[in-house]
Amino acid sequence: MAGAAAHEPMATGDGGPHRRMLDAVGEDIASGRLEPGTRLTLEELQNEFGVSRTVARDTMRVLETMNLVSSKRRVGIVVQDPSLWNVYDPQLVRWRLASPRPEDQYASLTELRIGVEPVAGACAAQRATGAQRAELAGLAARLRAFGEAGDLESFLEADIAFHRLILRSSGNEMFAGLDGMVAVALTSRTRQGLMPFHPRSEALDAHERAAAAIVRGDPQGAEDALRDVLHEVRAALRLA
Amino acid sequence: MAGAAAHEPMATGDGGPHRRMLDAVGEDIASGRLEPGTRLTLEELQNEFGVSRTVARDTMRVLETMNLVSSKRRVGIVVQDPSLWNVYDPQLVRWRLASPRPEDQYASLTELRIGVEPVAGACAAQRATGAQRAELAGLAARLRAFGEAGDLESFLEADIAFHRLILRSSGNEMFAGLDGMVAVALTSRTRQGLMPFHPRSEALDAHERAAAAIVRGDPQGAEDALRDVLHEVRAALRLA
DNA sequence: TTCGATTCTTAGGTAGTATCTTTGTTGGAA
DNA sequence: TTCCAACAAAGATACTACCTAAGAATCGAA
Repeated sequence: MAGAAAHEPMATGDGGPHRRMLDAVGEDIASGRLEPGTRLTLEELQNEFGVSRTVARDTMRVLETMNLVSSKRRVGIVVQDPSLWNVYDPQLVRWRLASPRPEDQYASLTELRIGVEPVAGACAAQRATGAQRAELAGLAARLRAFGEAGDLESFLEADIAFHRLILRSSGNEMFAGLDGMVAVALTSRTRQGLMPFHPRSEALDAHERAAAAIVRGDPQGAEDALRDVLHEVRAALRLA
Repeated sequence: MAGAAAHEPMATGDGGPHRRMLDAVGEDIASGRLEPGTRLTLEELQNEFGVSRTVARDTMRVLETMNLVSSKRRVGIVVQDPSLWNVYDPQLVRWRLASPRPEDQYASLTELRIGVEPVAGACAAQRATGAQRAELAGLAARLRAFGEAGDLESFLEADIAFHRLILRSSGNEMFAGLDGMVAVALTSRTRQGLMPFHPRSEALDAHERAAAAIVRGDPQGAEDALRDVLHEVRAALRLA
């Protein structure tokens, strides 16, 4: 890092100095530019970012709760091994997707979806409210419309809403807690052109079957249909 | 001023005042004793816990990164709605399991395992190292031995090691990141007597089939066997 | 009644200092 | 030479005091 000059002198415009520093250090660690074992000191940090000791300290405290660093007396602040990171922190996911190798994060996220979404769908089939079921059916229809029209942007938006709604309707807050990550996964897939569009009609069919199964309260049907949806995704991933 | 009546007067013995305060407030929020929308102020907190403003501040900053609270100027620190919480933070999981209703957390965690572990097993069948495969086979054997001998404590220990190893061998850091939570789920199941012991022989068989499938590199076999393992768990959960 | 300016509360941020713990070093004894 | 103890230094932890800025509430004028 190129010293104090590298980071603008704070200008509380974009979320405050705190946020700026957090993102800078977080990205450096997440991307591997700061290797595990690297030692930082508060003093370096406050000089480099031109912030006070207090700010430096509680920025590090935040990174410490994500297990990105561990801070011990006398030794300083040391960057932790990636295996210890709290990889479900949405902020860390964002940093990793902003790194030079977002593919790893994207692949992990997709495998996670393969596991989680079918089960979440089965739960949703049993627990979703009437309103949620109705909305889901509507989203499936919109997906087909946008997909066949080749309107990528709107398709993405509806796709995110569709998957997010399933997770939230599952009545399991740990599934629901993944919705933000699924959104970034879908977004990055489209943005990076990993999506082989038009969407294949098999994918549209599978989405519709999933929605129908949830609407009629059929857990097994929902699970199977969502497994099909995700297998499409997995297949697309393999090609890339 | 040395601490209000509610919380002991600090005694820097058990991990520092910081940790003590964090756990106290964290548990209060996680358990619902502090309802969403409740407003706290730094001044209250520093009085109640007998700490300085600095400590109160960066404790709150930690809770803020977990999305348990949001802090705004002039208004204070408000407890967030549970739907916003970062439910994958191990610390939050611990707080929730320490609350008066750990069942909810336990149920969510089990559903998550049902989704994740079979897929993780399939990945492990493709990616595990030789050493990992060997260790897994050994663990399956020990599981049977301890299970048939009725040695609950050793069984639990081996069971945790078994599931943890699968997650870590999957080569997916998001699966691996769940290992701590799986450990607490298994532990709390045994500790709370939710486990109908002796373990059923179907469960032991399924563990062995899973290990064998991973050893011989059979993803589908591993996935199916682990699904059986988890269905046992789900069934046991239903009874409770 | 509504809209805008004022005020006031409370978090955000800075500065400086004291304390405590770990670690590396040095010196003396076996 | 080796080993242990005392000591020095580094650096995180914690506290105090003070200033800034941003929302919310209130009050006044149109």
